[in-house]
Amino acid sequence: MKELEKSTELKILEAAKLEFITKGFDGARMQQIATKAGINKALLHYYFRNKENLFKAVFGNVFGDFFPKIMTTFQSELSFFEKLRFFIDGYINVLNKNPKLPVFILHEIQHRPELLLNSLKEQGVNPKIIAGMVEAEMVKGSLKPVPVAHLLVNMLSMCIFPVVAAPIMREVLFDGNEKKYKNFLEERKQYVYEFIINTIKK
Amino acid sequence: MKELEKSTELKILEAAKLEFITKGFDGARMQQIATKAGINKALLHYYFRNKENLFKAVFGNVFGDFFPKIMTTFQSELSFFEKLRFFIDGYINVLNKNPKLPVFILHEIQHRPELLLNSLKEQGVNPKIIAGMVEAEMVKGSLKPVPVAHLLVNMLSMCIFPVVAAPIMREVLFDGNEKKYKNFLEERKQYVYEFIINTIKK
DNA sequence: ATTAATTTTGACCATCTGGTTAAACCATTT
DNA sequence: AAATGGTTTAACCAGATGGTCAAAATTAAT
Repeated sequence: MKELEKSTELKILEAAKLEFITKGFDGARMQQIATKAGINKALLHYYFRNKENLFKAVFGNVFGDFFPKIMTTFQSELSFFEKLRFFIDGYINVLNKNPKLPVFILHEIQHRPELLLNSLKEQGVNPKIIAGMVEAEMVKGSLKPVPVAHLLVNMLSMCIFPVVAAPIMREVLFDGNEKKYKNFLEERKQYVYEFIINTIKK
Repeated sequence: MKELEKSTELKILEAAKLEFITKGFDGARMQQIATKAGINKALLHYYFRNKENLFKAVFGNVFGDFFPKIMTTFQSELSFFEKLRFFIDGYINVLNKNPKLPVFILHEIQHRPELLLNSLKEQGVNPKIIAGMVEAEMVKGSLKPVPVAHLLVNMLSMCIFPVVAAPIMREVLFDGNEKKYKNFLEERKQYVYEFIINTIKK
């Protein structure tokens, strides 16, 4: 019975995730979520009191994917440059598998800033660990000293933006050819890495 | 009379722009637009048949601001590096003045791809001019040869993303301190420039 | 000044949407 | 087998929302 319970709740969450991410909070329809989940609409309200609650549940679930868990990679025993490579590679992969997620997050945060603070607390997002590590390398002398905040932002920008703006790029740069775009994303794993390296390699 | 006519239409468009950009298509309310414009709701439908029409008018108006007109700067007589500086500086300024615009554009495009193709036709967006120019400099030998598409995307990424993700950065990087964030954006004009230069300077 | 055309309004409508309720269903316990 | 407690459903509701319409107001033409 608890199996079934969980299964229903999960079905709802999955359906809701799909609906919310593709349509946004305002565009999402409770009926549609119910239908996708294969249940009655009233059952949604039985599990999650209202739309707001359901949304928050979904948002909380997916927020973590935006700021990468891959950060744990950074605590491994690899060399700094290997870590960098792993990070870029993995992050572009994750984003590419959930291409609509970033815009969803950014859009909802822009309209309801309160979502952010809660989600940040729940996730243990702390760029300071990484920042500290990079700075350490610089002090050690193995990297050129550059402003770390900008370095990190540049790295994230170059990974995230091409996914966020995918529809535009596909069209403007590659005449709507999906394969060319995907190929471009693959190439990026290498070039973003080189780009960063260029800036910090002594 | 034509003065007044235009004035009403403009009042509507301004109000609609504000409403659509802050709330998105689905979140925007016709009544709210009418109120903001200081007119009757029925008058909206008199000027623009329906919500869809009004939206398209607004979207068409603002789309151009996302891909910079500043590109014209690139056709000036400045040196390549000066052009680069001008572009980055100007673009970050524009985005900073309309911080909600990029997410609005990206969100709507993601949900209604057909918007994109129309808007692209209306605007004369052609990165190929710039790409060609950069390539020319490389052939000439004044720049290191790097993949131009990636270079341009990197440049745009580093300018746009920090604005798009402003709420998150302000919080995560600067503990919600607006001044620090603004200052960061100012610094970027310099650092993004240096980052790019690092990659292409021989 | 009268007519004609355009612009603006208040009242109204059909539909959609989130949410509720009371009853039915079902598994477990007694 | 009867009672219990959680789960699911069909039917329904109130409010919001995009959109319409006929009449009023304003401007332009004769």
